[in-house]
Amino acid sequence: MPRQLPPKWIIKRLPIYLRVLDDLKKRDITIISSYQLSRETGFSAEQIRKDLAYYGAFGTRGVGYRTGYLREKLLKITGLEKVRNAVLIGAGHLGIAFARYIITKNPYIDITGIFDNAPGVVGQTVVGIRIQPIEKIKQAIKAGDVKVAIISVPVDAAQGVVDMVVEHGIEAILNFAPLNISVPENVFVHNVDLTNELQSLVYYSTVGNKENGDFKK
Amino acid sequence: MPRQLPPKWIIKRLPIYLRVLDDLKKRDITIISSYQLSRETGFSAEQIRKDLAYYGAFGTRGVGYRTGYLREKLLKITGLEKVRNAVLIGAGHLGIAFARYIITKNPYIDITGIFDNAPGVVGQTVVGIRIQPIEKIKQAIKAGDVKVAIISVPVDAAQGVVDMVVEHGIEAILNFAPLNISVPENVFVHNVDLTNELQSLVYYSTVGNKENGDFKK
DNA sequence: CATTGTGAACGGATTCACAGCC
DNA sequence: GGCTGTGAATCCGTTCACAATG
Repeated sequence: MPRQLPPKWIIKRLPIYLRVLDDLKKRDITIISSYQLSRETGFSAEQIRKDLAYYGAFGTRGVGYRTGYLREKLLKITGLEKVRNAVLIGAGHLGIAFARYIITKNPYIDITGIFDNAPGVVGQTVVGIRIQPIEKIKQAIKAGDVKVAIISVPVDAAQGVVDMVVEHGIEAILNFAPLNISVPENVFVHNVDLTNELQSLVYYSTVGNKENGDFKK
Repeated sequence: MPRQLPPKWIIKRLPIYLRVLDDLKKRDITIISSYQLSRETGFSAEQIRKDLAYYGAFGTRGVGYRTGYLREKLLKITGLEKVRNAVLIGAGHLGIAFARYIITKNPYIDITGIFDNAPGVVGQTVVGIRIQPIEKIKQAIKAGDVKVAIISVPVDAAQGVVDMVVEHGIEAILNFAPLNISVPENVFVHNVDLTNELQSLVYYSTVGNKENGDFKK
């Protein structure tokens, strides 16, 4: 169990372990060593052991980790034993594609509401979810006990939308709008800036960095 | 000028400085201090100064940074003075949305080819670009002097596609497929794992981390 | 005198090396 | 013997504090 402060970097890796374990489950593999996990994830074996050991001694010395047991532990740690609800605000191309992606590929998170204000968009249906006007968001958050919001509105609208959802009880935000949004202390924001990801790449391709520069390594 | 090894973390921030400078240019602001940049970006002023100073002394003590000059320097450092070409492989919903996003929002990168193998998809047009069969990719890379590829194909196809584009001279890859792809030493891979981003968020919302946990801070 | 540029201190994540255990 | 768990050592990015300077 986490003692005081949760170490940020581990948390970025936990869902990756979880995905590998889901895959191993399908392949009926019941035992895995940190070295094999290393190959699957690209993280070092030592790091994987440190990560897991932080939350408890889940492995067996000389043997490895039982995949089923480890998976259950990770589900509990990440808070994904129960499917979690999320709402998405901004049903542009990017927002809709993301919603579709999550709904079809992610068994742990359910997008229970999609919201937008554009008249042509409201009322349309994406993978079975009807796009609603933004005014409806308050009741959707309450009804679904939603703590997570995905923001994919244009830059100018982002801060306003964030203020609104925070007021209605959202605790964590995935933000696709390329700006530094401000939130209260207790709200967690993670920015995904797709333009930047691509521009950083150009640096590596032109400067021709000859080390292996993968951020994961 | 970079001496030996390029420090990874700076490079993730450079494009953000660039965007702010683009914005300042539109607003006809010609001088900016590290403290103002701090407000715009969310990074600390010291960190911004360190980042910029790594590449040279671009500012004026007691005054600040001339936005036009700094922007030019950053364009040169990031390799974005000239528009760079990129190809996208995998024209599913996510790939198409990303292509559209980059083409409409990003003045520095041009997506010059979109490739897929699905019969129903090939031949369609996205924002003026016709989707071509994957076999055509070799000549597209040569013709456009393309160094950057975006991979948005299903997991099972990803490694094969990566091997192919690397063989044709691609040096940097933005990978949306959720797996640890392997590449030669001199190729840079950056993984964008949208499922993980969302799952990490759930951890913060359920555990209720009360610190400010934004990765940017 | 406001602001940059930077060496030094700090902190936290990763790696090393090995003890502990099946 | 092989693999986990972990304290110690290391590495690296960030913050601090202040000297340099237009």
